[in-house]
Amino acid sequence: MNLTSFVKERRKAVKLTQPELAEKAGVGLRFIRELEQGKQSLRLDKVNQVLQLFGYEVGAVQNKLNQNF
Amino acid sequence: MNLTSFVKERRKAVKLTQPELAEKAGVGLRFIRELEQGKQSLRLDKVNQVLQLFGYEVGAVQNKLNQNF
DNA sequence: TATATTTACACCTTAAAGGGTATAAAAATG
DNA sequence: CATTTTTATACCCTTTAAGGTGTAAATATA
Repeated sequence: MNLTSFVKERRKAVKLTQPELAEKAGVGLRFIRELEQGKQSLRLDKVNQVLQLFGYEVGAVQNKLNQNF
Repeated sequence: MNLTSFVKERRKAVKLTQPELAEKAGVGLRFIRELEQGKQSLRLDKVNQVLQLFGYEVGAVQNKLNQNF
């Protein structure tokens, strides 16, 4: 589950629009859109502001792909 | 397991110095230091560059604390 | 379909992240 | 202990994320 689909699905599950989620999270509307569209270079603290609404936070999760160590 | 201790522990586990990890990950030395010191406003893509070395990536993880939905 | 709502894209400005370098402090090693 | 290695802090500069606003496209609803 990547961040993009996580936020999109959770937001719809609680029936919020992007502007409503933005306001509740205390971030800009543009940020929510970029987050749901998979922009890679977002700021960690802003992402956390959104995830916290759903009882989540950013963390390290395992990755199927190549492992250098 | 937060990102801060995750990176610090993994780095030491594979016996890399901060400059070495920075170079391998393709980020600046300053970034590694701020990451290991818990700076909240780092960029997601840079964090992922580091986590990928260990076979991890940034994702949403559950949070014991308050849940608004 | 028409209409309303929601989402996406573009422009500009501001604030700050990230990098490089230099220096200092701390930790490890002999 | 003295010396080396590693980590932390500070400065300046460049790049860019984030927000606001406006407009267009897409989606939902009547």
